[in-house]
Amino acid sequence: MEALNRQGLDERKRQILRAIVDDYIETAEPVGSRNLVDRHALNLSSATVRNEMSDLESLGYLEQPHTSAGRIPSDLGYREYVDHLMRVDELTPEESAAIRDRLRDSFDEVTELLRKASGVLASQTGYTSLAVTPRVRQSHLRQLKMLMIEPGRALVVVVLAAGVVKDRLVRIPDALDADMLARISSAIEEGLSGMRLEDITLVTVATAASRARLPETLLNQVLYEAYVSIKQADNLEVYLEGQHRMLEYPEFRDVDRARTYLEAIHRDGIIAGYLSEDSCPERDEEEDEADPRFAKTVDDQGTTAGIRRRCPYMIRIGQEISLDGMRDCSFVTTTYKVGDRIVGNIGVIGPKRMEYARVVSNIQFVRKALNENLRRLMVRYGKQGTEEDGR
Amino acid sequence: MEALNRQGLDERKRQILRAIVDDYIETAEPVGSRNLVDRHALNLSSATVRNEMSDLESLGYLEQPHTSAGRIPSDLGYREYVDHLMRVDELTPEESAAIRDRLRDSFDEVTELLRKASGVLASQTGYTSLAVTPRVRQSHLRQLKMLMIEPGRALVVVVLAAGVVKDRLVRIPDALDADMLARISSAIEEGLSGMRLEDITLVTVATAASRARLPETLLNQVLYEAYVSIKQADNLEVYLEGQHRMLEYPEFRDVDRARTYLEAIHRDGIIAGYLSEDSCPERDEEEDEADPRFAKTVDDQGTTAGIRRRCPYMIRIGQEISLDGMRDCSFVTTTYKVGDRIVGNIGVIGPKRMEYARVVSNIQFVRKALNENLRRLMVRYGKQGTEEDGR
DNA sequence: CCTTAGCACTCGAGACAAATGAGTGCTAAG
DNA sequence: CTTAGCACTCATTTGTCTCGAGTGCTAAGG
Repeated sequence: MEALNRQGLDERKRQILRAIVDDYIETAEPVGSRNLVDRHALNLSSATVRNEMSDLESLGYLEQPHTSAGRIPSDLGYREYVDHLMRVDELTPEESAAIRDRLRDSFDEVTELLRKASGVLASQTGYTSLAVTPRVRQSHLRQLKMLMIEPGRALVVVVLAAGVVKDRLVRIPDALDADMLARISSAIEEGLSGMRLEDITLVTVATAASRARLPETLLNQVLYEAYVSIKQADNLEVYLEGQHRMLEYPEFRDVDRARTYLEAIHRDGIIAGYLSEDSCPERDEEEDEADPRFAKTVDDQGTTAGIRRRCPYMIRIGQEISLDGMRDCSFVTTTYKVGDRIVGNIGVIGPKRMEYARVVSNIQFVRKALNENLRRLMVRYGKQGTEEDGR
Repeated sequence: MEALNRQGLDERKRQILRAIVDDYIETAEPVGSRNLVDRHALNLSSATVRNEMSDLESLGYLEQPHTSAGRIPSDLGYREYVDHLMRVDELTPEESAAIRDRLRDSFDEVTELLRKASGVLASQTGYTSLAVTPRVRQSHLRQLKMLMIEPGRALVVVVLAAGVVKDRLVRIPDALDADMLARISSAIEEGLSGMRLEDITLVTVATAASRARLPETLLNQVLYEAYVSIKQADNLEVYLEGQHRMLEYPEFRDVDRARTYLEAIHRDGIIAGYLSEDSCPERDEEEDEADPRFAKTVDDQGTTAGIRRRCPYMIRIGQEISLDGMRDCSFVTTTYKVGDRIVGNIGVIGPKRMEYARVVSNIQFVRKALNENLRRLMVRYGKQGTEEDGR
């Protein structure tokens, strides 16, 4: 009983654990043995289930809020559940059609598409969703234009491989006219085009700019602003949707908890940083995308056989999230691709007791739809983007 | 007693009402007669105060949650308080310096400045704050540039009088090259430059574009996108800050109320629309700005004299806000100016029981600092902006 | 006539105890 | 190994009681 057999639980324990997590996700109440046998057609007595539950508890999968209450899943229990037990169904045709519809709309901007994707996820799942703009550090600079707005002010437009565009208003010396500005920007562009963003330094920009053959006094401020604009292209933005939905769930009946959660979510840039630091599965997309559908739903028997599927999403549960104030939450995240090496994250934040299966199926579908749309954007308008981007 | 004398309350009633609102703002507890005389040095017995309170109640300024509880201010009571009773102090030099500091930072963009202003307001007051991007409908188009990003995609940059810049990625026909695009955009710019945004229609754009002398098939999509971009320049954005702070106040201990509030705040565009539809004081800014300080704090005697000061801020209390879910809140809003006729709003949302005086002094100062900064932006870089903008 | 002391009354909040019931662990029999 | 049975635990609910802040009213006093 204390054996903690690493190779996993026997079938009955698995069944019971699944049933418990399912119930708890649904009711948010500690689940007791009697109720469990009633609700699920387990051919067992409550006493037997009690014994099994006791085992599961000493194995670390369950917890008891107090004696004489039912059990609730521990983080480990959820982990087992999402890794091996839950049943992920495909979306119904109606659901997927609805999502496709909402995403298909007008958009020519990655950000617009991301906003929508986030909105879809939030309304589909009923939890908080987020989308992080792509990380472009590894991407190549394709264009850098500077547009005179009025004397002393210019718009710097940074175009990256894969058609990502960022811009920024900057101050420039008053003495600079449109022509000089154009000379500078094309000098910089020529010098830097094709370089990775992360390899561009103030020095490289300065070197490039010097070809413009203009007095340093004029040049310096401009090239500095250009440099900053390039660097800022990699600033991450987060689109949050449906934050207030969390307040509907009983775990947030406590206002303090709700506040902690909201504060955590808004703590500047923390979430973006956290999500981007370990961006889950690297090289399975091809296969994932090739599949007509993500047909890797786990079925009852399948799981027993112990097949280890690589999953295109990542789930972090409770303690696994090392952010203050999010210890009662879970993240389900995945990546999307713009072009070849530019990736970003989308995800759902919910209570630990979230409906993982539904979230996973939705997020996988949104990921797919998003990638499709982004690819379409590329193929139509950015062909040289993907080529140029060193494979 | 039932006389409801329109001309206002006698001095003692005013004093008592002020004391009650002050106390209630501080404690969030219904205030009783005895406590009131204790806390404020009223030279009255509690019985007298009780009588006065009873009067104030029948006049509609106070409410009783239930018999045997103290009184709380009604919406009318708050109204009287903010209009005639509260004492607005100037900020301490330290506070104003701190605000100036936080706003002075780097910025060349209106939006950046607005974000910061909103952040300052939130952290200074402890409530939720918001900033709405300026309404530019009445503003004049100064430039319209189209920048080729890659075949089939372009960036449309719209520059308005007063140096407001908006841009947008659009699709264009693949066949269009950079040169043609430049011709189109300069044709449109020439044709529309100087027009008010609100006067620009698809027809005027088309007429302007036709001067480019390019085949219609190429032209049409581009001019349509140009048109949309121009129209979208007037889309309002809202920057919210400190939403979660509201959850600290006892009126939002109830999660449902908190949720309603959060939902209301995020309901798309509602707040922006609401704020912008009646943008308070129109023509007193000159004077306000001229004053060394907003020295119009209401002092005890002054108010009795019934001077009607025009106030550069607007307060909406409870029921006066016609937005679902905001009935327990108050808005304190004001306008800022970019150039001559471009205005936007900033404001604070708090519980009805908010510290109006502190909020007002902060918001006035932020407004002033914001206007200064924006003016500086204008004067330095956008001189022709204010000239061109028809006075 | 206004103010104030006094008093009876109201009513929510908090404390406490008892009842309820869902759930457990253990044991002994099948 | 399973299961019926039983004693036990403990959070939650319900009811009762008290406490106290607050009110309105009345009658006496300046």
